[in-house]
Order: sequence, then structure tokens, then C-alpha cells
Amino acid sequence: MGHTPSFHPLYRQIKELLLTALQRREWQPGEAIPSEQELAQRFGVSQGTVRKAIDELVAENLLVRKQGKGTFVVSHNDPRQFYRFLRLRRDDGEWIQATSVPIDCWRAKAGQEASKVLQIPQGAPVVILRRVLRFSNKPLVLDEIYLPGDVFEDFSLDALREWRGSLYAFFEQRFGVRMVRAEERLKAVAADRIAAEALGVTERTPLLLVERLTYTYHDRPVEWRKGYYATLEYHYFNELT
Amino acid sequence: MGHTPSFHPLYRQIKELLLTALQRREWQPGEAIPSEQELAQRFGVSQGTVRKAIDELVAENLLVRKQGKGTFVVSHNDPRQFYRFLRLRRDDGEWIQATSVPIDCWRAKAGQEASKVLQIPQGAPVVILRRVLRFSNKPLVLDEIYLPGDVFEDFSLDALREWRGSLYAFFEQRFGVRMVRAEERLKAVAADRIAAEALGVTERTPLLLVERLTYTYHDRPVEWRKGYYATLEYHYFNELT
DNA sequence: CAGTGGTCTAGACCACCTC
DNA sequence: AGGTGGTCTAGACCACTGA
Repeated sequence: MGHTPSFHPLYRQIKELLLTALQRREWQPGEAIPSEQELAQRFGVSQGTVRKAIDELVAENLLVRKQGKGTFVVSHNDPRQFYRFLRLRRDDGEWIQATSVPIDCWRAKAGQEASKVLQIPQGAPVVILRRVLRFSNKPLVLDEIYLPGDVFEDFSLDALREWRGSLYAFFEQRFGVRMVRAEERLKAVAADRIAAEALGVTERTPLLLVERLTYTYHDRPVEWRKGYYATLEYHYFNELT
Repeated sequence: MGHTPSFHPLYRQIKELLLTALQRREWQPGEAIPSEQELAQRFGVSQGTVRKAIDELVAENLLVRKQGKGTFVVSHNDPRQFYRFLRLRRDDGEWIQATSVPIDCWRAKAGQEASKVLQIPQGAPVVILRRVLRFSNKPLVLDEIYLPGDVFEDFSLDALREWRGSLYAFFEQRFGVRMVRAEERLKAVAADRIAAEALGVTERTPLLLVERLTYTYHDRPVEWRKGYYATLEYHYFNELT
């Protein structure tokens, strides 16, 4: 009868152990985790099995291997990871450093849509943050960001203004929340007055609307944002496999 | 001294052998390749080494494993692969089958841009194809597709009109060209008269412009297309990892 | 049942980094 | 020199498929 075989290979159980250890921050972002040999001993399995578990975590961008040095917890504070999820590129392919400029921030209660996507009760506290991303000093992205209030308690615009680096690096450092993966939904829309002003374009200019839902460990959604991208000399880059 | 160590592990050499075998169509799309044991014997390596080579080809979507049955060459003619590279989804998440409707097709000489992206000489023959994608009978995507003329010789609109299935399935079946990966560049633009008419929207409606460069084996570009997507009730879906 | 991919082990050795 | 990840092997056994 249609029962689920529920066969769980050993390396997946090891992976789950590593995942929960990461989740409770047994090793800090940027730090090395124990060596494969050491983990194999700790869990009572062979090194090859630990290796296969780590393989999957590396494929999911939670860990990075460095030959001869060790395996490290990925951190958004690593300069190479600063804008890891930002797919905006110049049309000529040149790389431009982005700068985040906070605009305003307030607290509110979750409406129907926010409560649904963030999987929190309606009326639960949310933090709403608006900011602009500048590329070579041109404002190109206007973001409106919704955060669950209980995870981001006493979020302060002042602390953010002093921050050098990406927003996710800030979240990781200050709130211990590591963004692990995200889903984006893109549409073309006409700029309203607010977006037009923030981005220095005329009203009704076509903008790329990028709706992003970001997850931390174990598929828990912890950020929802709407981004309005001005794509005159820039584009959103994507690879399909 | 900055010399390249150029250490090539055995399994990568095996992978390369498999790749060239795939490229010269030693095994047809949809067919099984020899078993891991058999390949190990043929190449004189252990099964684990063959396995690791296949692992990478599976990760690149060139092969699929089916436990107990074998390892198969991925085919765009597999119904589950029909619109593998199409990221358009309904806003409510429901799955809608797309239908391709060819409009017109003509031959031309490669201009500066086409020659650059397709890596062919300027003036080399290209086939230009325009078609519309319909979702539940609504035209939602207008595609203008550039193909290198030497690869797609005697491309005929008549044969395409009779075809049931995706364009890439057609290319694979008729021309032996398998699309392996693609890069997309997205912008928001205003609909011109032609796009507006084809998609049944008013002129200057914001559209998603999706420029796609598609590659076959060994990173050889074989298709360039510009797609205009009407994203009123639909969106382009993307996962970031 | 035989044949396939999938897992797990133990051990040897290689490439790379740091001291 | 010693530690780390990376490769390769050989063999045993498990899970799944289809005749």
C-alpha cells in the first residue's frame, strides 16, 4: 500500500546535524568549521560520508571550502558576498559598486499580504524600511522592505546609517539572521510619482519591479521586499541551466 | 612565478570524454548511456571516478539519473522539459501550458550586434524568426529569434508550423542542436507599436524585455533572442541561491 | 532474479596552505 | 613537517526497476 519508504541516507542526517549547528550559530559566519576528520569522529561515520553532507551545504552556498585551509561558514560580511543577491549589471558588463542609502523606516502591523508571505499572524509587528541603491552615485533601485518585527527587534535607522556594507551583512551582524536563499518575481511596471522622484526619472517610465522573498535556514521567510529598478543603462542578469 | 599549475583530476578528463561523446551524439537524447560499471571498464578507471564525472553532468542538466534504470541523455522532447528555460508564471502560481505560434521567418546577414553575440563573422547568414507564445490563448510573449544560418540550414516555417512541442525540442529533433544553458538580460521597456499589436496591449505599456543568449555544448552560442513579455497577470520567476 | 544507480567504508595518496 | 581539503580505489551492501 502506498506507504512512504522514508529512506534517509546517513549523509543527509549528518547534513541535518550540521544545519542545526549552523542555525544555532555554533560556528560564527566567516569562521572555519571542524575538519572533516574531526566531524567524522564526532558523528561516528567515515570521512567520505561527512564529505558528502558538506558537499550539499557547499552547493547551497552555506559553506565554502578552501583547499589546505578548511571549510568556512559563508558570511555576507565577506566583501565578495556583499551584494550576492543583487543581479543588476551595467549593460557594458562593467562592475560597479553599489551603495545603500536608507530613506526612512517605521513600524506597522502586518496586513494580509505581508502576513501571508512572511508566515506571521495578521496584525503582528513588522518593520518597514525604504532605501535607495546608488551605482556610481546614480539612484537606480528603490526598495521597500518588510521585516518581521520579532526577529528584527529595536531596528534602528541610526545604526544602519553608520553601517558600511550591504544590508544583509548588517542583518547578519546585528540580528544574527543569515539570508540563505531567495525567490524573485519580476514585472514591468510604470513608475508612480514616488518611485519617479526617488530614481530621478519621469513618471510612467517603465521600471523593473522585483519582488523578493528571502529565507533563512530551514526555509523560514524573514524578509519581503519590493524593488523598483531603473533599467536604462543597466539590466537584471540571470543564468538558466 | 605566476605559472598555472593546470592540475586536471581524472574525473574531469572522464567528464570531457563524456561531453564530446554527447556532442557527437554517440547516444541520442532520451536514450540511456552505458552503465557506470561499463564506462569504468571502458575508460580504465574505478566506478567512483565515472560517478563523479556523471555527477557534474547531472548538475549541469545534461544527464538525468533514474535509480534502477540507468542514466539518460536529457532531451527537450521530454514533456517535463518542454519549456525548461521559460520563467513566466501566473501571479496566482497556477501552471498554464504555453503554445508557440510562429509569425514569420526570413534570412538576413548578421549585423554588428548579432555577429558579436553569436560569435560569427559580420555578414554571415542568419535566420530570423518571430513567434508569439500564448498562455490560455492570450498572447503574452513576442519573440524575435536570431539563429546562425549554417547551423540551421534550410530552416522552414512550414515544418515548424506542423510541430507540436517547444522550439528547442524542434531544434533538437530537426537540427541536432541541444540547448544546454542560457544567459538572460532583463529590462523594462515601453511597448512599441509592433509589440503592442502582437500582444494586444496599448502602445507604451511597460513590457519586460528578456534578451537571451543560448549555448550548446562547450559554450558555443547558437541562439540569440529578444522577448517582449506582457506581465500584467504574469511574472518572471527566479530563484537566488 | 539480475542489473542499475545510491550509499558507506577504509585506506592511500595528491595538492595546497601555514608555520 | 603537519594539517587541511581533494582525488582515487576496491569492495560491500542497499534501494529501485523490470522481466
